[in-house]
Amino acid sequence: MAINNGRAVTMKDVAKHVGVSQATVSYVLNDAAGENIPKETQARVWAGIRELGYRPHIGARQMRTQRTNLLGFVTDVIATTPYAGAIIKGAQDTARAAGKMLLLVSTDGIPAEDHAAIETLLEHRVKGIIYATMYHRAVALPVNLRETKAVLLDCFVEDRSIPSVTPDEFNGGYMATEILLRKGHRRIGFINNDQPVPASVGRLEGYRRALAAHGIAFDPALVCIAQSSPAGGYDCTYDLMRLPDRPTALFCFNDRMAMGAYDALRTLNLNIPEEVAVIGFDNQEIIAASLHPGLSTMQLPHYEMGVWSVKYLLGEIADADEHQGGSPLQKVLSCPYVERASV
Amino acid sequence: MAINNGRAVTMKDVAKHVGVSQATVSYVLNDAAGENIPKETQARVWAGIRELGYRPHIGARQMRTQRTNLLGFVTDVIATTPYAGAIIKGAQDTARAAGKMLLLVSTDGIPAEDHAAIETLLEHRVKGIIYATMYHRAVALPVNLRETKAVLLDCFVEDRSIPSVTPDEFNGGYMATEILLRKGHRRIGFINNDQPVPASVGRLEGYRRALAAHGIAFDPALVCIAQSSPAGGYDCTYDLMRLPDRPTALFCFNDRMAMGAYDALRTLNLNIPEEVAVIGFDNQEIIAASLHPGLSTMQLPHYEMGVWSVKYLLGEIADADEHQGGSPLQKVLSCPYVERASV
DNA sequence: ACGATTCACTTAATCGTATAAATGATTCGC
DNA sequence: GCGAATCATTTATACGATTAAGTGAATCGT
Repeated sequence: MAINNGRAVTMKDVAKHVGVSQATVSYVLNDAAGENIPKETQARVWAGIRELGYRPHIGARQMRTQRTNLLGFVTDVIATTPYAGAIIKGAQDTARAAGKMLLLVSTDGIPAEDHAAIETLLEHRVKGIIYATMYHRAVALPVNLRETKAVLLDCFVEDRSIPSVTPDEFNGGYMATEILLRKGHRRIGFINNDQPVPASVGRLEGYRRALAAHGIAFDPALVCIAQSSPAGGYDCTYDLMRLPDRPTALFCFNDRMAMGAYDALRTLNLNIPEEVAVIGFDNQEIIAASLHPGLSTMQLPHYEMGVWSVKYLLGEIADADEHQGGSPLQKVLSCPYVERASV
Repeated sequence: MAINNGRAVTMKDVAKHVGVSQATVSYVLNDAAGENIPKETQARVWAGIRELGYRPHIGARQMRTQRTNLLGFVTDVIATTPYAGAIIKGAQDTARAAGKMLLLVSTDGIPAEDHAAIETLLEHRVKGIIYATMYHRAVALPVNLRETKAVLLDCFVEDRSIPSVTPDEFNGGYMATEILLRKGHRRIGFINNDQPVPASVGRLEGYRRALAAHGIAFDPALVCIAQSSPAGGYDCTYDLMRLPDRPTALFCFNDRMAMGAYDALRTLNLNIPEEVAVIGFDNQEIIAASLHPGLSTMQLPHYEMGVWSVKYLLGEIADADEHQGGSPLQKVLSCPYVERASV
């Protein structure tokens, strides 16, 4: 900031320089509704502001007005996944559009760190806190999170006592399966994650319901579960393809498993999508767009969850719409289909 | 925060509750060196603090002390790359260890947004600003960045008038080549990016010098340049492998190109690493660890750059060490080798 | 022409904290 | 036993802004 012999320029400096009171400067700066400052005085003040290089002191303003433009963002998400970026971007863009700033803390998911991080944010008197996790799951709530407006992102508490925003796993699974069904596939393999997380449970349920809706019996032999990695996808694909009546399409829990599926199919000399269609989940650009042929996949609404969570904290979400009796809003965002060339 | 009929609890509330003056509470809280408050009074005050659920108001403190614990982090990096995470994590961890907080803004690299973002940070009286880009390059400096302590991360200004921290591209290229040379390879292909960025220029130079150091003549035919993508890597590999005296090892500009190289080598039925060794650059986990065999690669020091930049802003870097006459410190961090199975 | 408005400001209080200076009560030195 | 030093604490101010309330001069209505 512009410096006046060592100190930052304040309103008082501007006032003295222009020859008005400090209050007048404030009124001009805030375009004082109610007060009427003649254009000429306004111009003089603005000139002074420019000449001295005055810049408002947001901290002082916040102290006086007792409101803050800070939002806290706590996450265990940052390091490990490429998803973090989209979430933060969504939150950041939305915050900035509303003149708010994001105060970021990452905690590696250690409860003591969570608590300390939230404590720090509370000491900063943030307007609200977004608590984000790196994959969709239930969390144990840091107790002090209740002391301010909070929203859980990509996670939830079992008792639903705090609002949350998460991906619609069920619908994602349903849609993915439906897309394959619409292409005429009747035997669709589902390569699922072996962890009992909302994503695997929800997507499986979506898969079953979609089959049912098309009058196809659920065949447990077509569901393979493995570690959520390229290796797991490889193994499952290999197994499924050796079935007497092998599937003509694969729905993979995520793009990493789909990556393994690609490997296996190539080894087995099966063409994608002619002989076997593949659909993934997550839309991890770096994988999905790099594979040959491009992987069609369901996209997780990371950016949208970031947007939604900030809007919620800023009170821009009309609670009434979706509020289901009593407990706070548990918003679910759908996973759009990203078409490439694999189905 | 704990609320006292609508307002947050202040020191004054605690003071009244305990029956001392507000100053005493402050002295106890700050463990007043110099002032001697008897243990018993201290205990009473602490009890009051706990009972009322008092929490310091950092904004007020900062206003009084004229110092802030906020660091600004401006970046165009967030959305598009998975690197952002590591950088932010490094910065965040270091900041938190020093009791500082990160104020995050992303700008999509639009100059007007950059300027506005920095302006906002200055209004928050941040201690300093980190300006990060998503890939190593020269930037046009937002003018207002000069008004506070600033450090450029993964970028620099041509005139070197602002301190910066960037990866050591030259050394990375040198080391990668050296590793292949040490394994006995004499004909090493270099698949380079077609953009004239510091990474491609620096790594090529490292490649040449390493060859020279081992007495091997530089053969332009072994350098293929293409778009930095799996497709580019595929094409280059295909071409290089049809050379009369084909290379026995490939140094790829990055892991995405290496991904394409894997594809091409598989198509050509050439085994990695037996028939052709491959070394990448960037250590993009999601690619490098997923390929078969695992891709050996040079890691970009994203986390370390995040750490370094915060330490620098906090004045924890001994300038003298590396300062080369006159211009601000331009720190270069080396790219360690991550060994997997491809060389 | 004179009280009431309106205009164009200024004065002063306040937000929550840190800290220098002041203060009244003990204790100390001799 | 008396001034000085120490102890334990309080009083008061400042940080940089917002904003309610006050003020003197000009303008208005009748």
